[in-house]
Amino acid sequence: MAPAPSSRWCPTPEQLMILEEMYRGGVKTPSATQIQHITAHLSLYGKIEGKNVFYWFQNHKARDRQKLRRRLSKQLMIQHHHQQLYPINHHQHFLHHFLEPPCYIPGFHQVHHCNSAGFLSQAQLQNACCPQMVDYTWKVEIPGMKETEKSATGSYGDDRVFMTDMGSSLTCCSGRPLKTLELFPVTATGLDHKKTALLSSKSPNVSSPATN
Amino acid sequence: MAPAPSSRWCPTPEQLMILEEMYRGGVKTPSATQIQHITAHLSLYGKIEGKNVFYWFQNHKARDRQKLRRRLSKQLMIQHHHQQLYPINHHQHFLHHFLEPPCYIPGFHQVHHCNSAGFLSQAQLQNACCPQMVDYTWKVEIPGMKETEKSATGSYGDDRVFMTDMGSSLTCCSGRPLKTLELFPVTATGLDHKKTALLSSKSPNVSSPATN
DNA sequence: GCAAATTAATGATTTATTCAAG
DNA sequence: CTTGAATAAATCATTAATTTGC
Repeated sequence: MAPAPSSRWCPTPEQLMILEEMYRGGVKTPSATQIQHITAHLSLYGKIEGKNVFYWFQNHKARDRQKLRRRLSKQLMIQHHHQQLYPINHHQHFLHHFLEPPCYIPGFHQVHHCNSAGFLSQAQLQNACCPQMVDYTWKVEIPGMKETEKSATGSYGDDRVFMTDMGSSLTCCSGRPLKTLELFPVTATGLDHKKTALLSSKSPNVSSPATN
Repeated sequence: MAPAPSSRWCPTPEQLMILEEMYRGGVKTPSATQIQHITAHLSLYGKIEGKNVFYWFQNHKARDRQKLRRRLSKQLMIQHHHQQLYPINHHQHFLHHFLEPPCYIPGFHQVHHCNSAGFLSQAQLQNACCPQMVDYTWKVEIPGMKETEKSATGSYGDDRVFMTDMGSSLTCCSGRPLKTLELFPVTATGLDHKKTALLSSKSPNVSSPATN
């Protein structure tokens, strides 16, 4: 019997360290090729898949932005408070776009982005640095064409290939030359993740149509 | 010489008709398996890939929601106007979540979601009906492990598999039994799309940090 | 009529948000 | 509470309609 294989990837300290190092080094949105190499490299330290790497960077970048927004928001609050005490004409209105949505309540999924002041967040920090060239590809791959059940055979379905190619200028924000990993032979890895979100907290408004 | 191969999928009338029929029939977020079948079926009427089908449903659903929001927004405006004339106590505050962001200007990409009234959109219409079970899978697949160039060989990189499985209750909003397609043998199809968006309208705020 | 110029649709990509495991 | 995973919203970019001046 399988020892309760964790339903999601759990990065080892080494893996995490390497990922963070790369992130600090300037890799924010690795290309598919880069992801391959990173995955191959990190798999030396524990089980890992391409999607884990992809998601990790995705999330890390997003949460960086979020933290930045939050910080700026706080900062602004202070300054605002300061300004209320010492009213000078407003000079940082552009910063409003960085603000945290004031009345967003995490966990209360029907109300968000609703503030009462009149200005809000959703900044466009994207492409602030490291403009990248992207390249997407899809392919369909059927192993045996006999899947009536969805029983974890692991390699049927529509495959989506992310290929975010960075240009040749990899020395963006940080001046670091951004050392690239060497090529690694990668063998296929497949896994399924199941979600049984039929009766869980999703769709909280089944019975009462007037909930939202 | 190639007849200027369109950089993006252009659905034939038949394909469009079938897709719309399925959508009306209740298919909003087809599973990977369904996408395979749909793709195979539609490829009888013209060139098509799985990603096209996936994107089509994604976009169609999103723009449906959008249209609904817009309609409700208009409606609300009228009612609001009405209420200003005949002030009754507020009963549809929940409808605020459906409102269109009042000061969103299409084409003016730096300002959005910014209204001056105090309430806004971004409704969670998902799972309002047809609660679905999802199932994601990734896999990495390297054909020959010799890709230093990204020259359109079409099947390397990280593959992401979307497998949105509908439960057994397919008779959701519309009472229609939602006839499913038969099984088709599907062979792999791959294609590359290139984007050269390095100097185009992206990153409009490189020089002036105070733009947003 | 017709082709350059605008605008509207919509295919494709990226980012923000939410869910939920640990 | 952190964070991996999943989904939807926003955005970008290209194609089709449509308009306009000739």
